[in-house]
Amino acid sequence: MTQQTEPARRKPLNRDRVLRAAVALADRAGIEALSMRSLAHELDVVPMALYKHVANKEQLLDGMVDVIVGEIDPPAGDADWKSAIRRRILSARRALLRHPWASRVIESRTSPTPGVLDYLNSIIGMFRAGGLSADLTHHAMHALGSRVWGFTQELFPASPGPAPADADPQALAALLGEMATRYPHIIEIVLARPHDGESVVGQGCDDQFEFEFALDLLLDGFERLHRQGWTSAERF
Amino acid sequence: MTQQTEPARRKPLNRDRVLRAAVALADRAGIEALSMRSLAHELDVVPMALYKHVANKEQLLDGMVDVIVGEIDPPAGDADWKSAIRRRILSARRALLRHPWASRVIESRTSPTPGVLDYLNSIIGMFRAGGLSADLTHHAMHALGSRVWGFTQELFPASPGPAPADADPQALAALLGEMATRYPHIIEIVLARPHDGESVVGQGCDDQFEFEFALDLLLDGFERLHRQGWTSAERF
DNA sequence: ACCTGAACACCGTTCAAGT
DNA sequence: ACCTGAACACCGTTCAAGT
Repeated sequence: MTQQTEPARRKPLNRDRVLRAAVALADRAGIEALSMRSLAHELDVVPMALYKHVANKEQLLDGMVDVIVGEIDPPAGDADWKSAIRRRILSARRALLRHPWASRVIESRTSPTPGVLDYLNSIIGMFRAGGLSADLTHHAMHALGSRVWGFTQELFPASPGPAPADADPQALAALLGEMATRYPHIIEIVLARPHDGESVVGQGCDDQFEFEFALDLLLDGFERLHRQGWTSAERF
Repeated sequence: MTQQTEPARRKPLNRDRVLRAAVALADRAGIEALSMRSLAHELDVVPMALYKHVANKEQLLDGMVDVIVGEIDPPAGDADWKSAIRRRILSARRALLRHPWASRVIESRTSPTPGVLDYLNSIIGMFRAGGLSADLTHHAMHALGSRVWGFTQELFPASPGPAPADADPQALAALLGEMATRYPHIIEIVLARPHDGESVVGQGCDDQFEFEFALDLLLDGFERLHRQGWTSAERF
């Protein structure tokens, strides 16, 4: 406890400060700008100093995931399991959206951290508390996949066109015309957005709507199977 | 046509040969072993020679994705849209499973290649031919997400334990005991596999079953909404 | 005993020198 | 005009030398 004999050059580094700085750096400069060297520079230490607190870069990324998972709200006291799980997953989604790099880092992890296991254990417990069998819950978790984290792989990351920032409206219209002849079905459904039908190009989809659409479709499906007393012994 | 004046030191390099060699190298040595340098070494050329055929490494990876997408079977002549789409997606899954690195590379692409657009256009066309509205098809494609490629992000990549290759059975049992007290719900559903209930640790799940479970749940959901005349103007 | 600068073994890509 | 070796600006991590 009386350890202030050390000359206080810098704030003493610890694992938590390293992880928080890494999250902040990734938030600000992007995950591709996060390197052991750039993080060390950020913390005003020599790169090797980081290796006192994380074994290697993989463990640094693991720790960053746990920081984000810690931001997910605990379960609220909903009456039914479906809305409780729905609410929790949407909370995870908000946490993920605050850190645009997080979904890609979660995808890249090869073994789960304690924080990840705690979250998954808790979600599974919510299904079981709702009365779903361990069997059905097992398959439900697989079906949700990365959706338990509040994200899914987007097919069209930003825009369907090859040159999204191209400012020339005439070239853009020509491009759309080419696309329409070669990929008529894609163009049709991209434009099939009744709510904001004014713009020529669909300027991206309502990601939140799409996420909830698929989530509700799955949750409703689980509920239906549960009511039917489904087991994996028989295919439905 | 009379161009054999060139002394034939090596087979002439072209884009197709570069892409095929890259796919073969990734299949054999893993995607992390694929670098512009290692690929050049494989083809007995100097690294810079590759830049004649691909602009950079990103474009190389794009080309590799197109090679794999080209392996997906064309649509079979199924009577109903649901089984036609199901069959096609399961064909995509087989192509992906032949190249374990492919799903991660597809995830990492930032803009779609022509081959990718052709495939997506074709799947969308199958929904439309089945009578689904452009609106519902739009949301269906989002809900499928990366599942149109035949893969989904697995929550437990290999095994739930931190030391999968640990041979000591006593230590493994102790680890399982620790896990069971800390993550009781996870352990319960991991063990809830009626078909191969003999093994103590569930030795991984039946990925094919899980994939088809979720795929069918989604396709059945789309069919139900279609029959109800659902539109995104109203929430279901 | 502890800390850390230099070094190692890589990357993708640029560029100028050589033929 | 074409090809390519060396170089540049990075990585994550090791390791031995210095205090």
